Amino acid sequence: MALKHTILAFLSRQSLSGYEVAKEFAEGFGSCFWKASQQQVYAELAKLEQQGNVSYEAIPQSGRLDKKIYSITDLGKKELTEWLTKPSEPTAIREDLGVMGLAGHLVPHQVITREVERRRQLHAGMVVQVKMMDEYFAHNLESLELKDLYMHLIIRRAIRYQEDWVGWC
Amino acid sequence: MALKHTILAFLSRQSLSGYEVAKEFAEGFGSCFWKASQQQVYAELAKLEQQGNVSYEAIPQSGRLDKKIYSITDLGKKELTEWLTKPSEPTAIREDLGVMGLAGHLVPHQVITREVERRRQLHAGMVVQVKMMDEYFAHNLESLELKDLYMHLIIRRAIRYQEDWVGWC
DNA sequence: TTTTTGTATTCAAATTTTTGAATACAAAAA
DNA sequence: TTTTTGTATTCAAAAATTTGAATACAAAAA
Repeated sequence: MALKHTILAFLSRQSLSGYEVAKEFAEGFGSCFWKASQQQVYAELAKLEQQGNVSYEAIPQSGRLDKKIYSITDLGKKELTEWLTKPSEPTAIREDLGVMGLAGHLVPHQVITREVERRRQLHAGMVVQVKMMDEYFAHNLESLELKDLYMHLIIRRAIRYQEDWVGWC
Repeated sequence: MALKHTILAFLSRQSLSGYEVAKEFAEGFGSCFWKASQQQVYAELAKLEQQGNVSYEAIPQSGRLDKKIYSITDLGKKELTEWLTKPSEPTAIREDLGVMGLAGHLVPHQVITREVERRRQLHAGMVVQVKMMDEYFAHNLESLELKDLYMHLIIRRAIRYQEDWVGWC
């Protein structure tokens, strides 16, 4: 499972609080290639901390619980790079719409075409959204530092993915 | 979760034993849009039977446990069609290779390019495989019955998906 | 003839993910 | 000024998925 490694990968780019990591998953890049709930993030960060893969600096907040800024440790980097050198397996697609097609013959075809049209619009919206994420990178291609060049390449993957949905729909 | 509905969808096309359903997931169409282990399949079939969504005919096997041929019931069809009319949500992509890109800056770029090349070959192979699944449907487009036309359309989705991977790689 | 592969089902445990919630304060909007 | 939204963390339970295994026979391959 890559939740652990996704979080480590985020932290390899910059130090973040649990809340910020969760936000990455909800809105930022995370939403393109991995998904996790806030609770999962906090639990995983606690585990990573116990394992010594990350460390945190507690920042006192007036009254409430401390805010914790997590950073990746050398051990964490080692764990991450070891994972990076292992071959990846294509993830199984789990897509309701595909399954619906399999049973499409049971309902009037309008049910399916309406749903496909709805999905087309949805993915078209996502294309716009992901392209916005890419805007900075695409406009500064020449001057990007390495980690942002990689970011650009994977955001392009996400763009293609959404565009391909639109195309098929 | 659509495991339940994926199994019902398989059975809406034809009656199958648990073993055959599991095989669908492992090799057949199932592998394109959903994934489940044998244990999951048997457990889910038992649950569906309890709920009255499927029924089975036990076929005695010499010596060993009965083989059970499952069929979808009217209740199961109703459950399935109700699900079909509900809007689907795009599934979150969970893709290791995307995550790897995020941390690519930590390793020599050859590590990443080698992996991407490996994946390209892998997906190219999958394109061939899925196209083979589509062969019958694509060659008999004019004379397909409705359920096979739907099958063709979703297999085409799977082909595009794999081709898009190749393209990006 | 022995071994491997394929058919066929079931049990159990561990891990992961989802769902629902509680707490607490600051800042912005109504 | 009250309500909503955003920041920030934690707990608990339910559901789903993965992992590892046992059982049993037929057919094909070595």
